[in-house]
Amino acid sequence: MFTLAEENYLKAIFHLENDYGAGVSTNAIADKMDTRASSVTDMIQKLADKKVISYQKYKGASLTKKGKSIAVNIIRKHRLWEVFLVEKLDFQWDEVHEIAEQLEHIKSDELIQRLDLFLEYPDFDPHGDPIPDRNGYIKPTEKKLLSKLKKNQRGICVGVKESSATFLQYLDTRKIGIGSSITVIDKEEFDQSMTILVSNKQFFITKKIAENLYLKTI
Amino acid sequence: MFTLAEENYLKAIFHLENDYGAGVSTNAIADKMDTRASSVTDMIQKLADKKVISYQKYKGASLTKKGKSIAVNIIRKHRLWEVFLVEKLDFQWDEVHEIAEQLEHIKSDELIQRLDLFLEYPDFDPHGDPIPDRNGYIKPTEKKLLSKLKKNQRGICVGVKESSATFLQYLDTRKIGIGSSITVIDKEEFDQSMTILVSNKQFFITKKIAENLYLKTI
DNA sequence: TTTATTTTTTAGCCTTATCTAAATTTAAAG
DNA sequence: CTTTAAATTTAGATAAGGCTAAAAAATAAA
Repeated sequence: MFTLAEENYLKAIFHLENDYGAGVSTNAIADKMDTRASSVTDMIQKLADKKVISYQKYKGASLTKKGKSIAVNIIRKHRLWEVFLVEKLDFQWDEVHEIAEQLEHIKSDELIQRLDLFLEYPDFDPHGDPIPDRNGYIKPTEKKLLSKLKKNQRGICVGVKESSATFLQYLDTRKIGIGSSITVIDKEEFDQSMTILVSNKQFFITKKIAENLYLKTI
Repeated sequence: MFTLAEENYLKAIFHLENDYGAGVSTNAIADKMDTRASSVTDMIQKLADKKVISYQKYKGASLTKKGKSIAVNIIRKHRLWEVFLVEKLDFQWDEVHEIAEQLEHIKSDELIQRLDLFLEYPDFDPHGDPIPDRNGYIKPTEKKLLSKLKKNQRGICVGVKESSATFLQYLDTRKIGIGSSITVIDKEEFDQSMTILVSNKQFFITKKIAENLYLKTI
């Protein structure tokens, strides 16, 4: 059995490996978890002892098969609870992350199986992230960052990369959400800012925004 | 903010005060929490510092107003989650306690308010225990232990005192549940055992069973 | 290829929540 | 009213998870 802290480390390492490739640095973990490098060193040694990561001093950490399976299960729980909060309890998509961070650590396989059934086996969470199935399988989805699109290209928003409340609220005020059709009207070479069209309105967005919106191009 | 351990102590003290009157002993707490008296002494000193219990050395502990309010809120959460598990996720009444023990510590007032609404403001949990309202008010219910009834008296089962899986499964096999009509056919002076009638079947039950079933007499 | 800088690890300390063993206080019994 | 027993508290340890400061290793720069 794994502690809360251990579970959170595994989750962080999983996300970091996903985003930046295998072998994550001590500092990257410390950064993500808002803790100190020395604390990370301690914990990854413990996790290596438990065979959930492979780790050599000074060489960074990688999840083992077992570690990845634990991490994916936590992510599955997190995303299922988010669906529950939005679909059943009528929370907004920017309000659910913190609560799901707590709920994801509840230990009961039966609970999650029944919750999954109750929610009718959803494929995506409210932010467009795929929900791993019971075996940890994550259906691959072809999605592209808005920032990769060129002038005049078009797509449907299928997810957000960052899901902080501030970013999601920014999107809300512009009526951008999962399912929105987005067209790149213009793109500035200099700073990668864009003018986009969303439901007949034009918006100016910075590079940072474009790098946090996932589209499915049409 | 209170830690998991602190919350569990407050809950235990609340239940003990409820069952045996104000001022609970160190040993009683240790017993209930399956820990050592010395650990209890440490913790109740911490809780006293935080003004959630009043405590004098060697004299036992009592919840303050603040401590009681925290305890009742945890119990409210526990019972609401139990209703959710049984009503929405189709768990059996003997399967929900352990999961609710975890869920009761999730911190979000908004969550509980919305859960309460989603469940349509239930008054009782699956074991017949009353659910405190948002202000901590517990509706007083007139219920009586089956063991207090005399020969030929009758009542409707409205709750169970103990809610361990083994006891609940014992009741299940005899088709005794919330709502069951129970009549005392005979009562043995010597050992307080009883013969009872439940849906046209007679059962022999020990004192211990009778002391864990709450009835509303008619 | 040395030197400087950054990254990572080690060493030592703190807090929370436990424990055992010993000491102390209260309650019970003779 | 002592003595014994039971209950409670104190003292000292331990394990988890975190921190700071210093040491060591790896990387980058000169």
